[in-house]
Amino acid sequence: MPELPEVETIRRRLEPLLTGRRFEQVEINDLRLTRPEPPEAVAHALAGQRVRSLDRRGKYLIVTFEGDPRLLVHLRMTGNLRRHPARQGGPDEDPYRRALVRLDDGAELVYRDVRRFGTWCLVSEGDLHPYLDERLGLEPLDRAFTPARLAAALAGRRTALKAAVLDQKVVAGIGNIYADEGLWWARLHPQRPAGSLDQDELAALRRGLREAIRRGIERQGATLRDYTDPDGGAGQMQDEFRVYGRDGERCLRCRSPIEKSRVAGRGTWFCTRCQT
DNA sequence: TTGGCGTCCTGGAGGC
DNA sequence: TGCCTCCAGGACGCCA
Repeated sequence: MPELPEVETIRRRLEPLLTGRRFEQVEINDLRLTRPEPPEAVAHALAGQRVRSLDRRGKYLIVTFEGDPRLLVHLRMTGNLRRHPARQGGPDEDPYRRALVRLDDGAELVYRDVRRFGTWCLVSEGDLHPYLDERLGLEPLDRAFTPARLAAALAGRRTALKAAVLDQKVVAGIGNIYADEGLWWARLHPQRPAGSLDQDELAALRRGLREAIRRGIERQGATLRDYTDPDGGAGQMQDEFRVYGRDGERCLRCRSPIEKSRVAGRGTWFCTRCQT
């Protein structure tokens, strides 16, 4: 499940490989990928474009070209981007390949997505920031992500804290794994009403989320099933989990049992003692 | 306005 | 062995 650390890892790997390269040919094989735009229209708009930069906002990858529009890629559950050197021919048998970009250096950028939740969206330069700002809150590693801004985003909310943390308008890029990990670092229970945190707890939540995200980026993401980096390598974060997926094991901080429950429709792991 | 739930989507695990 | 059911979860739409 690509969250901020996984998307950032992909961005860092692909940026030097894509910057300055031209999209020679674009094939899109999945009608869902570009909805509501037809795949042919998106492929046509991308063909011939030269990449100026590759950025990230939340879980979106943003491909900026020398011309309009920009390409927003969201990997959702199982989307993945791999770069392959020039092939020597022969058919690609991967049934989950949803799109393919041939670059002007002969390499291929392959988009693979088993569950087909991922999206490719074209946005003009002028519409980019309104589009993203409508959907996303602050970046957790941004300086502007302060306890005061977090307090404002959570004020009056009675929903479970974890549900609020998963809300991309509260903080961008957090998914199920880093929500659980961040709440563990913050020593906060996932079922706490989101608007009930005092100043110290808000500061702890900010620190906890940043800690979880920083560790995720340092370890190049978590590979549970589908995620790999653009070279096909696995992330290491799954070896560092404090709570996610560890039900029945002991908390690494207080030795109490880790429990699993369901919050906001998501599997949720937490320490029964030190998260309050 | 807020929050809960269903939907999309497919592979894998587990039960019978 | 084969079939069926459930689970995983990001974003969005719908409804109360």
